[in-house]
Amino acid sequence: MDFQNLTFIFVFYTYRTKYAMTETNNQYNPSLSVDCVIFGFDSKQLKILLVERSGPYQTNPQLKLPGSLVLKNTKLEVYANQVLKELTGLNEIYLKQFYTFGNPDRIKTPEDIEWIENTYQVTIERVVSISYYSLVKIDQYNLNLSEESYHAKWYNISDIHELAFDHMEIMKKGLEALRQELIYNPLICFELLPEKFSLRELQDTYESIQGIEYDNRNFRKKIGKAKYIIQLNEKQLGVAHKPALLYKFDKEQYQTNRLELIKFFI
Amino acid sequence: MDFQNLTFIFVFYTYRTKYAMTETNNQYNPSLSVDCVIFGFDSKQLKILLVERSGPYQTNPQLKLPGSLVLKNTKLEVYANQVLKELTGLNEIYLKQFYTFGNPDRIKTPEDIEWIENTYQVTIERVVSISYYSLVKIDQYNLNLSEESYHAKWYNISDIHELAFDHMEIMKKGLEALRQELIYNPLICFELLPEKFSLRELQDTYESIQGIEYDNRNFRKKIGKAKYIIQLNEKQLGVAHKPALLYKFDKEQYQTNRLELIKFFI
DNA sequence: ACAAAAGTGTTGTCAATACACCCATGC
DNA sequence: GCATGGGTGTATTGACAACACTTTTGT
Repeated sequence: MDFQNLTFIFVFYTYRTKYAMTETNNQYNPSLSVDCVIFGFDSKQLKILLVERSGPYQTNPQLKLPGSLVLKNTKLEVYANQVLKELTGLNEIYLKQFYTFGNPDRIKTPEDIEWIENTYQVTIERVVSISYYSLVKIDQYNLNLSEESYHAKWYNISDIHELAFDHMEIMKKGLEALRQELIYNPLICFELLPEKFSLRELQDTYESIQGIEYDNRNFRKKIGKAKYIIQLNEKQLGVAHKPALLYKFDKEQYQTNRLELIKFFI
Repeated sequence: MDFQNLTFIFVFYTYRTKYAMTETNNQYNPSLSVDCVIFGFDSKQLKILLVERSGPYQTNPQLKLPGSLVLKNTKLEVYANQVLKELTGLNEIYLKQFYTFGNPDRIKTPEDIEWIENTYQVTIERVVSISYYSLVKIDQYNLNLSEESYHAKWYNISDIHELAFDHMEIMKKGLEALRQELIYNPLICFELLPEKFSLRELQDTYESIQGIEYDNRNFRKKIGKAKYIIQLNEKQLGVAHKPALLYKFDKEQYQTNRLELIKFFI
């Protein structure tokens, strides 16, 4: 392909859409976006879901957090849920607003600005990102649909060193917020685990979120005290070692014992 | 004064400014506001600083949180600091973003919409409020300047039952966030207290934020362990009872002992 | 039999709680 | 001298951290 030519097409495209925008009553608010740090856990490592930023003029396709400018007159939470629904096919996922990023220069490279303006057909000045994190059970569904349309894929947190826009900063702050919340709210572990899980998986969840290791015996002592973690009469199958007992989470117990738990896992 | 006449003037005024807005390049972003829940402590009760929403057409002057639409190309934190500077005369106040309120219908009454549009000379659709709380020492300055221009006054938290817009909700969430932070970060007490304070004042600060009472002896035992709280060779003066010893806060000690403190005051 | 992970107990230290009386000062 | 809030000690309980070996399964 002829590179001179490609450049020309690109510039033309950019100007066309900018022009179109000023004439129409665009449905996107050019100042507001919602971005989602979607955490998942595959019984080994903490992962996040990223999408590819794509377009005809892109020199470096780059990874970004799933998110979007918000439609006028749509609730932010509802919109964040839509993003999740499209990517994961799931409704009613755990969703928590953790921070809003609004520096005027957070989107500053010409490539970044053009990508947004072309994608949404708006002229932007400052885009404020209201950021949410959410928790999903990786095993519970497949990403086939969204892999086709958005190239959404899970990445190990430790492998991510660069993201488009300021999404690296957003991801880091989201992880911090998750760590903070886990201290108060053990509930969130069960959003990441399958229905039936072993205590080792639960411990791995804690460890991969907090980035530290817990003493195995002390951890189990604590779990033993939590009335909302129920032992089942089932064991792991097909493992090449002593199979672990499986447990489930009892939401009713959890609700009634909520108060005693606040100080629980520090 | 003739009420018919007043109404007419009001309507005219509203339309004029709306028209003006579409023609000019207004400096305010009509989608973004910053609101501040400014906490203060007068050695007895937790208070917040409120301003009067005023205008020529107001039937019920109402109290609101200090805040404003943000100027295009101004950092949110910088803008929140400006609001504080204008009201309190102080720079470098403790400031923390705690939540963003963005429901499309959070500003819905005609009076609310008109007040904003007239005050800032913009047409609004949805206004997202990025909300901060801040902590100031009430004794350390006077509010004379801002009392004149904004009618800013301190109100006891327990006396506030109604605020303009959705500011009651914002205030409640700000108080919750403050309570949460106090658990991790005893530092914030010292943002509310004068340089020299008694242990009773420190305990009152905790109690008025958390809304619960602490056992006086146990509280002092904890303080005794905190190396960053320094006893002075001074006593209260002019009190009609045994005068309390005064203490100060040692910021250097605090920084170095930061890690051991994370679990401190639960 | 071996590899691999599951599962189990004890001890010492320290923090959290509950609880009631004397002390120093101003008036 | 009395009213007011400041200031102190002890005993119990329970949580937390440190630490290493045996058990059960698949291959």
